[in-house]
Amino acid sequence: MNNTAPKDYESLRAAMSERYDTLSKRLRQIAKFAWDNPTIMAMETTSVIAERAGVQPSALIRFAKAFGYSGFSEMQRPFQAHVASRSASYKERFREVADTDGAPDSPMGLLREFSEANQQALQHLLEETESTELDRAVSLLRDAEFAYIMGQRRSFPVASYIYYNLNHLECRAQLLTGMGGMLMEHANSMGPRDVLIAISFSPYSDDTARVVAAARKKKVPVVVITDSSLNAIARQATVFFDVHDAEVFSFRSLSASMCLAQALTTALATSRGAGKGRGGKTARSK
Amino acid sequence: MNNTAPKDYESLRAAMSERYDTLSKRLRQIAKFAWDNPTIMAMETTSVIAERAGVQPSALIRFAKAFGYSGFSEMQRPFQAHVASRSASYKERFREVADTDGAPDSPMGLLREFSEANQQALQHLLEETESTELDRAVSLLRDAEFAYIMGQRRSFPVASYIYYNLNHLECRAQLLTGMGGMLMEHANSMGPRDVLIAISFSPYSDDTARVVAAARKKKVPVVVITDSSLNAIARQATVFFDVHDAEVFSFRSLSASMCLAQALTTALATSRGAGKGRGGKTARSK
DNA sequence: TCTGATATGGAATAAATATACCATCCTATT
DNA sequence: AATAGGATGGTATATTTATTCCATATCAGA
Repeated sequence: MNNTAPKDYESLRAAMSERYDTLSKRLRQIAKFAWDNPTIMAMETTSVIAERAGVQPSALIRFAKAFGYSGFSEMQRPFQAHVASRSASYKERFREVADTDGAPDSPMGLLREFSEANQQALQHLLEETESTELDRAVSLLRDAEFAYIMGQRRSFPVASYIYYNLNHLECRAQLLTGMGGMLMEHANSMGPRDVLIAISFSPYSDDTARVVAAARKKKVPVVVITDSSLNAIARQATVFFDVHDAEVFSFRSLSASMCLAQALTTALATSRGAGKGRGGKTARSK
Repeated sequence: MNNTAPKDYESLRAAMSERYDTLSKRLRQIAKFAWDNPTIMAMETTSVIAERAGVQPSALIRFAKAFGYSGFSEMQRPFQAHVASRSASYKERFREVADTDGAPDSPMGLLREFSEANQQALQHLLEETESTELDRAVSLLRDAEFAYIMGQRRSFPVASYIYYNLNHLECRAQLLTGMGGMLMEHANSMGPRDVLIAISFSPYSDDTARVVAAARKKKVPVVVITDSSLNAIARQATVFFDVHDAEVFSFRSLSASMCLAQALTTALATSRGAGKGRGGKTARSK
């Protein structure tokens, strides 16, 4: 047995999600329960947890060993540490960080600014995103034969991330980069059974606008991720997301956009998985 | 013995405070400890608590009985409930949102998972990043004549984001894409007055490893952003950042990495601004 | 200083909890 | 359909944990 047991809760969570696909039915059931109920995992005994999760106590031991722990008790420690830290007052946590860093202008100070601003942006994203829009976007993507992705300048990292994810989902996808001056030629190969994902933030790229217009002309559905509902691109969208990324000293972040991109692609994965009868939270690895 | 055992944590706390004066020396010692360490009281076993509090395990049982409980375990329950609720209260905001939308498997449910996980990852980033490493990275970047950026696959969005930011800071920067098969030719143009920023996450790209090796050979300082301190690339780094991005069911996010990238480039901007006498929080727009 | 009463430490015991084991049941492959 | 390999449930066992008990220490009052 390798000594690869995750030492802290975050690692354990990562390990659970990474290995989720390869786990057996019962072990998966436990992973799901542990994922949703860290507090119960931290506090209760094997028999209580087993009953709540609808499994045998021995399955919990098997689960712990599958993740490299010597037994259940050892696996329980990360959960306890996590719950304990969650329970610690905000003040305490703030102090931990505040101790080690300096002025607001220092690199560490900036990191804190960004970390906090991005956390807020992520929370806003969650609160302001319409569930129906997400559903519509996912079904558009699922039904599409080919996905085109367009994003320039600051939107390019988001576009390339979506491109990466879709390719790992075995979705046929193409990134419209404009490389070699073939942008519109590429764009014109879109058809009504395809879909275009366009990401555009201020200052809006003319190229992106042109590609979206071309898509509309050819009856290609367009999923738009942008930062304002008023710009020309947003008005042409089939589905559109109004994302407000954090901004610190004129530097705009991409955390919220990236998070949305991640949620969209993962939802597509589960949706397709379910459609294929693979069910549940199954998601392709890597 | 009256059945006056406090049922919830608040009542127990009130009882402890009220009876504090009348308790014996050892029991007082326990009350003090329990007052200060509800988390330990909730999670640990009698022997651990006893050791930490500097008393005998049996004294804990006596303490519990003094407050009307049938034994230690019964007294422990209010502590556990309290810690659990404290831990849950942080998540309460998400539950509010959860009311209005569907199952954990739904697109909205996934967005919530990711938003939450990414917020945690950002907090983690803030707590784990060494201020000195940030400072060193910033000064390397500031002193460099030319910045090369390398990131493949999942790291590519991060690399392109850094590339975008550096260009907007009027830093001479080049993205090593490997396009046209000229990767090593490009890499070999690096010199000791330049700097290489390499981003690499599991599964690690061979190309990135080769570029880093080439940089070391040519005495080029290397700033590495990776997800493990154990891989070959990290070991060759001049400065390295160990970033743990959120991962939900096999889908790794980039929020933390992007945030670090943002902090690095912004810190560079303010640093150069200050150096040029532009002072303070000034940062270039766009 | 003596005496009775209470508090305390530590070992012994009881209870519970975690873990190992094995027979049986799936599931995939031929 | 047969079979092998792994997964699962239930129980037996080992280990840990909570609790009791009692000898000794401490303390207050005479």
